[in-house]
Amino acid sequence: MPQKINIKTIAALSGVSVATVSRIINQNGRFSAETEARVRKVMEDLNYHPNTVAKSLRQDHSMVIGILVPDITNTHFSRLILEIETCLFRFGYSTLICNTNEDRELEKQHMDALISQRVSGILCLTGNRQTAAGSIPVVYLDRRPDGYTEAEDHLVESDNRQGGCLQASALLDAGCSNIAVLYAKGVDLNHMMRLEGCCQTLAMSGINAKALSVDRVSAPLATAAIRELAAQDPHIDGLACTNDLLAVGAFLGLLEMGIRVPEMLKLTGYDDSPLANVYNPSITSIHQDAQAMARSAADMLLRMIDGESISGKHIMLPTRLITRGSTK
Amino acid sequence: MPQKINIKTIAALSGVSVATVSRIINQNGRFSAETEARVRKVMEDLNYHPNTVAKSLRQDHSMVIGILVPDITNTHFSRLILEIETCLFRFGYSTLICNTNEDRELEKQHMDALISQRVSGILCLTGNRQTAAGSIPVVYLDRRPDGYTEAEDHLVESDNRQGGCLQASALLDAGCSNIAVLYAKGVDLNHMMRLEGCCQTLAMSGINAKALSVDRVSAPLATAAIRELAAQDPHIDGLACTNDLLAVGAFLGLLEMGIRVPEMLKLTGYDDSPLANVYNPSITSIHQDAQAMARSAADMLLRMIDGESISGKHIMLPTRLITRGSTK
DNA sequence: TTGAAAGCGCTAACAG
DNA sequence: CTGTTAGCGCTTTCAA
Repeated sequence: MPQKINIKTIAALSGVSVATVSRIINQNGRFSAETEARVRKVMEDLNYHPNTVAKSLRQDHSMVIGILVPDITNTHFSRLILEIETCLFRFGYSTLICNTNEDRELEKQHMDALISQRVSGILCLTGNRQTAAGSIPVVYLDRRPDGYTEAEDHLVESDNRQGGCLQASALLDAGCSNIAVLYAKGVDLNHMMRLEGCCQTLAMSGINAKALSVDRVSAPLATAAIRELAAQDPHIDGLACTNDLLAVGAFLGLLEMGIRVPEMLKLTGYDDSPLANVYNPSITSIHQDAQAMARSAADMLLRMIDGESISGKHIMLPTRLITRGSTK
Repeated sequence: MPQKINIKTIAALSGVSVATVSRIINQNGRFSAETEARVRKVMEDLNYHPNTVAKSLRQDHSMVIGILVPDITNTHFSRLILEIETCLFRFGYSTLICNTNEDRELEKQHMDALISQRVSGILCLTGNRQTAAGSIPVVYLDRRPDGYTEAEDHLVESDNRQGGCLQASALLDAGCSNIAVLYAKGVDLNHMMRLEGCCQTLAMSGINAKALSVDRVSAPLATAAIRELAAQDPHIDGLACTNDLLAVGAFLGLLEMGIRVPEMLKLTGYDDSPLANVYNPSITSIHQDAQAMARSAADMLLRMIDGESISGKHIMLPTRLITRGSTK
């Protein structure tokens, strides 16, 4: 197209100075209504879009926030991100997405890029601390970073231990007494917390749960694990899984072995993912309030950006039991 | 923290001019190895991160691309986005994510924001054309924009019609002769193309398929639809669904009515989503090569940004049948 | 209520 | 091989 159209063009065509145009765009300073109308008309006619990169440079803040996330393909994360993005956009912020694929090196590269772009803040869902952030506000979300301290870090998470308790209670209430817990080992701390919460609650009822682990979050692995378990202990009547995908894998294994759910064994999952609602029977699961988590995190970050001092640096949100067919 | 650290600081501390520092950062121009080493050392020590917003302003291109997407929570989209983001990051581009929630007004706002940020290019997955883009390169992906023309628009899509054919063939090969197709109406064109392809192929075998529609992509709606269908036509022995979630809903309905899959009825889905692989029987589905789609689109966009003239503005990628238990 | 002008951090002529 | 310097488009004092 022909020529650059910028604030100077607008100013010239409206017969005012660039300062006035700037004031009108940002609605600060004073200007007469008629001036404003004239300038707006010109902007409209030329389809003018103020250059935010110049603005960012001048003001030294970019109205962009970066999100570091292991894998956007995971429903739990994408729910969080959807809500964050929606929430921030209302305040004029845009969202830069960075998939780290659980790879620290890649994560470092992304972090460097975010710093170079002078993002206003960073939301980190990876569970890895990245020192380099300098003075950019960081809120950790969903996963506790390594070396976390209450005093230094800003963290929003859901109460995984309590979620585990809920699973235990659900199984107990359904009359189970011979209970196993299937969890993913070495993936992220959240699974361990769920396991812990569940086992603790069971212990309080005098039940010594069998802990059963898989190395990755994978349905086939869960199926295999459950096969083995059933072979060596056929009296299991309750199974808590630290994740819906594991629950699904377990469910298929049980089906295959003729162990009927919920008649012979009660089953619970975790995450309340779409998966849980799509079986017959549907799977009782723990719902994390992704919306509340995302909003709290976005809100906290925004306040940090505004330079407020944050009193509650650590927010831990309760989970909810969604009772479905698998524990009826 | 104390003072701003910028290219001038680095220059001063290394005893060279800003121009030299700039040259070293961008690896153009010439400079001696020892100068480079000295400057790099200083940058390292100060943990310097070049300010890309200044660079963008100066060079008038931002190394950021924007993605407009209806809903990142949808697996099909998040797969696409993961791949796009990964691919673009290798070329130094960052990815701005914009969820439009199928809302044209919101989409317009996002588009305006993207223009203001002077993104280098836009990837649009919403199926809506947004005129305002000005001279920013746009590639449409996955959904054909309204008013699409081969001559003007850049589009990467998968061959939905061919995918529909594949579904039909799978059912025919499995010996079905009384076939219905369940599709979502008024959602996006892709569902209609799948329906069309499927029906055409069936027609060529002399089979007049029953088309069955739901108003939204929803498992419960699919369940309800299938109940009705089975009531009025109990001889159906094959069912193609234009989406895995619909297939899942249908499956549950069939189960409930005692219609066994695949013994009494063969079932196919579309998308090869995680859902398809998690039932017993697992569900035969159509796989769209999200990776290839994303790469083609990213590549095309990059070439447009580089000012190349694109010969193949329209890429249509074939789909693949994934045969599973539901058609055995 | 408005304008003039400095400067945000960087790149890219141009000059040496 | 290196330095000087004019802007990129905008905001924001300071003056009028």
